[in-house]
Amino acid sequence: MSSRPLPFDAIAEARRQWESHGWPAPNAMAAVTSIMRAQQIILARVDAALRPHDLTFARYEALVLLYFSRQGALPLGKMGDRLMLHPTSVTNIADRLEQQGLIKRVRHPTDRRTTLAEITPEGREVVEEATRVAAGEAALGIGGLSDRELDRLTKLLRKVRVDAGDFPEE
Amino acid sequence: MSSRPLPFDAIAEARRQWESHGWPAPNAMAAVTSIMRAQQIILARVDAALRPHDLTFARYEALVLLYFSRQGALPLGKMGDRLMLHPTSVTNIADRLEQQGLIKRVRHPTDRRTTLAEITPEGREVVEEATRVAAGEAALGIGGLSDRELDRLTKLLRKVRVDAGDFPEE
DNA sequence: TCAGGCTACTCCGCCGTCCAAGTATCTAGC
DNA sequence: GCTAGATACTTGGACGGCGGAGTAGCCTGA
Repeated sequence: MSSRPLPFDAIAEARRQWESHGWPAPNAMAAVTSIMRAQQIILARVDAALRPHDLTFARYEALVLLYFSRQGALPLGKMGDRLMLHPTSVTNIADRLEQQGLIKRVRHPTDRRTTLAEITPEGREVVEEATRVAAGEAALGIGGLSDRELDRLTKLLRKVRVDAGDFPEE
Repeated sequence: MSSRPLPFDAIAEARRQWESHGWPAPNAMAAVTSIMRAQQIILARVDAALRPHDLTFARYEALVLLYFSRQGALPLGKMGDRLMLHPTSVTNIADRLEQQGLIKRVRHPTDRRTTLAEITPEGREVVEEATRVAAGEAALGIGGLSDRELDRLTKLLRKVRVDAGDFPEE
């Protein structure tokens, strides 16, 4: 990942500087930077755990979505909505997953504009195996937090998502 | 960003499915996914706010670091350590910032291996202006949280960073 | 003094993301 | 039924990030 750990908390230090310069919203700045860094850490860990299965987090997430879906298949557009991905990204991810034989593109029975992504039996196997390893061993990359803390974190971030208009409050 | 908001919380829904399949660590899974979404949301907002200044969050952060540094200059490697960036990314960011005239690459006085990035007067101006807009208006992209909540969030994520070995506990 | 290893940065290639534009298909209104 | 606009996906181009390999310069020890 990176070279050496720092002897101090770089974000706390930046917050101090920020405040002493009289810049606005130091708390928001620290929180934003923390989220960025946490995401980076977690993504790196999860991707590393998934690498033996030839998956990235994005592809794994897509695969899980299909795994959980009623028919094992979803329109690409719907996948994009669920995963909050740009249509282009969905196409890209579907390309790779199809290439790996983990999904199959299928014509929609009535609407010929839309293509369905359908998880293959091999795809199901891979999801189950990857989940055992990635989620089980690494606790999905989020080490030092208790269940209660994880919950608080999720709740706080839920507010951010609601505020961004991801989904309606309640 | 994306097409339409969902009528429900996709992460909560995924958590439910995850649990009902007996998969491990549903709380961790929900927290991880939440962090990913939140990062995506915030990055998009901040980048949008910075776009008029021709900056991305990564470049802005680098510029702020130099702004705050004692000499207004730092070795690229040190910047990577502080910002937790891959050396390649630092090179890339420095390239663009230099191209924009916001920093200048300078030879290190004694060690000819290392190059210093030095913020230019124009760079200082841009940072100040961008900060006023990005941090002031958008509260750096984190809308719906109070100062207390921001603080709790930062503290929780601090644990993640410590656990990842970013810096020593205390 | 000089050989070997370490450090600092850069180049190349891949991945995932976005934007803008293009094509095909559906649907609503006349 | 036909046209205009909406919808669904794909393509091409750009960017930021990472990993790995390469090069240049430093430094230690025999």
